[in-house]
Amino acid sequence: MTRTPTRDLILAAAVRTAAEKGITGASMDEIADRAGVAKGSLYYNFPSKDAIFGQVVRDGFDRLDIALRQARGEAKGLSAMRAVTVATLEVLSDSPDRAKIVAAEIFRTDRPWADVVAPVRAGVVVHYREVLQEYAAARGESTDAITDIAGAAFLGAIAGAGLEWLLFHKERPLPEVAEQVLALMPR
Amino acid sequence: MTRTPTRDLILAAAVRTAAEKGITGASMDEIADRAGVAKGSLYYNFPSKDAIFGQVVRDGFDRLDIALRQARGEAKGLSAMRAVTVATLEVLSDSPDRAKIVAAEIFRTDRPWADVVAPVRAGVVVHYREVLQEYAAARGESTDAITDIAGAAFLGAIAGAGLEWLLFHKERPLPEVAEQVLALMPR
DNA sequence: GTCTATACAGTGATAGAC
DNA sequence: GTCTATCACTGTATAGAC
Repeated sequence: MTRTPTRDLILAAAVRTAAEKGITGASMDEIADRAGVAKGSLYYNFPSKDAIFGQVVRDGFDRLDIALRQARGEAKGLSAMRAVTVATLEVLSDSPDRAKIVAAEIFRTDRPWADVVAPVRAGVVVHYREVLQEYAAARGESTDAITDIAGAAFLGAIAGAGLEWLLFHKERPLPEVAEQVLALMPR
Repeated sequence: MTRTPTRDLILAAAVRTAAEKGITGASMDEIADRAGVAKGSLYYNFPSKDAIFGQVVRDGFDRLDIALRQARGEAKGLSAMRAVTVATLEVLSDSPDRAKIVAAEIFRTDRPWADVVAPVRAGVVVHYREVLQEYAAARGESTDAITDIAGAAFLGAIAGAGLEWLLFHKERPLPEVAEQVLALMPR
């Protein structure tokens, strides 16, 4: 029987609530209720609502970044494309609620935490771009034409497939979803 | 000098405001201000805030659906893949604000208008899936393996690239962005 | 058809007891 | 460290004058 720190209870409740109602729609009252603590405890553990969700979004990108680094370290070429796709889908399915929040927030530029999140987001896109470039190079093709936009397209393809999977076709196994994404890729 | 109906002024102001602050963050006060009308006029033209944004989101999918039907009518095979990609990017760049709203709302299942939007969303995904299937068939490959998840991946790829483009690399021409997406596709 | 004024519920945040 | 009680404020929506 491990005791979960209040801070983590709050973050988990915030994720669950915002997945349903969006960040602005998630009230501190409801987060406190779901966490099983009083609202005052929210403000003891975090300075503000923005601080809570800044942490949630940053955690999401951090988890993805760590998973991508590990996947890229273990494979190259086409295997790296597959490894990166699988790793991303695993992060999504580990926490679909968090994924929904990040997906909804990723293109908002006016958030208090936007300045902190933007570089992390850009760093994640670079992983996908570099994997695409390495694969193109391995096939003897030019890498010049592959920009961050292609990286964002790769990430978008995985996210689109992953969320469609988790929300509407949850019975499918993960490898099958990965194949649907990779079927789009050049070979 | 054409007179814009108040209803359209309100919808346009709602789109602009929600693109910055999200739907929940867009207040009726600010929408009225930006539309240049009184708050009471909002409630004369629409029964509620939800009704306004239900209309905004539905309009977004309708525009995309119309553009996709036209694009598919004019081209087949690889040309259809390109036509659909370009058409989607055109819809995005015609109204990036609306695109940001729809992108943020597309995976929310608790909205008042979710029941209306879900089938429209699914209908749009079918277009992408069918184009992928037709292209596979034209190359003599099996279409059985291509499901809605692949369709969602295609849409996700275009949306990811398109939003990266419009938000961070707006100087690039549209055809170049389309090529970045199509470079991911089998050939 | 659009305005002003207002009702009233819900919001993020704070203070102080335990 | 967590609680209860309460604050000032903003939100959606309504009523009625023009």
